[in-house]
Amino acid sequence: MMMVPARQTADERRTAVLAAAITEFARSGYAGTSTDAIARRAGISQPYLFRLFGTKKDLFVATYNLVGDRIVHGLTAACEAAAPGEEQSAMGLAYLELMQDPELLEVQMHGFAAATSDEDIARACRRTFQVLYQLLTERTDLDDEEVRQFFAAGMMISVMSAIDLLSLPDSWAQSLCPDPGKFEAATRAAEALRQHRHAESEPTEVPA
Amino acid sequence: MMMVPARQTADERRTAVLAAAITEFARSGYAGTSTDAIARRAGISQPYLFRLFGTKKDLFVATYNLVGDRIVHGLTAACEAAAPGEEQSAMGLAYLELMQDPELLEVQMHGFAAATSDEDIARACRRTFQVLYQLLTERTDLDDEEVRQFFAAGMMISVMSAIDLLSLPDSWAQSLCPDPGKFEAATRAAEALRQHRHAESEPTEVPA
DNA sequence: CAAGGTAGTGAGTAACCACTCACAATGAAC
DNA sequence: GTTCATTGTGAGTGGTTACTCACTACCTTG
Repeated sequence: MMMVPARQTADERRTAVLAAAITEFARSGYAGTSTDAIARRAGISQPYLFRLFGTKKDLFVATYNLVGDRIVHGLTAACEAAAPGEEQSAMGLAYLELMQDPELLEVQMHGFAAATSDEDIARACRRTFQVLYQLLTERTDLDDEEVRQFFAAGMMISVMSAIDLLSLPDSWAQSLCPDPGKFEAATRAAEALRQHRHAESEPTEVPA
Repeated sequence: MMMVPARQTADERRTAVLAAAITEFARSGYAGTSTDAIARRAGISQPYLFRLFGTKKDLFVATYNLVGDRIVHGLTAACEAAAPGEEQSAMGLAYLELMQDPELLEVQMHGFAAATSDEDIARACRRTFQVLYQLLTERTDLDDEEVRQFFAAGMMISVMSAIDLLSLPDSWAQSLCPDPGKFEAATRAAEALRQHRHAESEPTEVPA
């Protein structure tokens, strides 16, 4: 009597693959990640992955868009829950909350990097930027300069997380990190990041 | 009588290889660039490239550090040439000047991305950050918040350049770009970037 | 001109990559 | 219980990659 893994619908598999893809792409980027690694983590064969997503690039764009949508959704929800006039700080906090999962930041960053050599990926990145811009300008009364600073701060946090500056004890690194009080969440994110990096986390084996 | 290419010293070759590496790594990133492409662009054989640099990673780190040093040097020079009290704006302008060469930004960005999967590369990125931080705090009287904003603006310009937002005509993209007057240089940089991307520039062939 | 170090390469190698094809297992409908 | 669409895979394929080794061409020094 062989234990046979349950069949799932293609859509269920697709979301499982996307979850695996976020992890793998976050770690190694677009060019540096093999479709085989993603398929293994998702628990399916590599040919099936190609049947579900067509191309490595298509899969990457889908992954990137999913991440972008998650960020947009998080900010939107925070905005709607906020008291009038508090939208901006609510969204800032929501962004920090989202950063508890460093994979989101890393996928975004790898999207930016891959955009220099692939116009399709660049388009996807621009789309997310545009949606975020609309969200910010329609829901808050930030002026252009403030919107720019919001984005700039986001980029900077992403980069600092990527190069592991947030958890560096050196004083210069500390003073580059935004207000310790306000960004205490950021350092928690950094801690999560370090664990997740040193964990050498293998895809969870399904017992045979 | 065969025309034989002139012999050069290993150091001359190394600088030629680094120039080629900047171009190739800027275009395709760390994992996405083949050592073969760099060797061809530099006009040497691929085995010799490995003799000169040992490892692809060593070559990338050397390339990244060269880019970082160029940025640091440009800012330092601008700072020393500036009238007292004008150091900050001089350095801002110098940064914009440096951005006329979009390859510098792109290599930096690819370094950040590669840092998520390689601690050696992350270390190199941190080093550049530290040197820039020292430069800013020792030569200007910017407070922490202003230093942060300087860095954040730099990151944002890098990302916007990578995803080709600077030259997008849409109004939302325009208003994300910093002050048109002050950053006219940035749009020039964007123009250069687009040309350099669509140029499909091949390595310059040496006639046989 | 002999010796020895330095510059430089042709021809691999083993691993890995994105992607394909032919085919099997499964479950629902009739 | 046969049909049929859907889920799923084993076994490749052709191409690329980082890196190596054995070797040659050249220059300088005595």
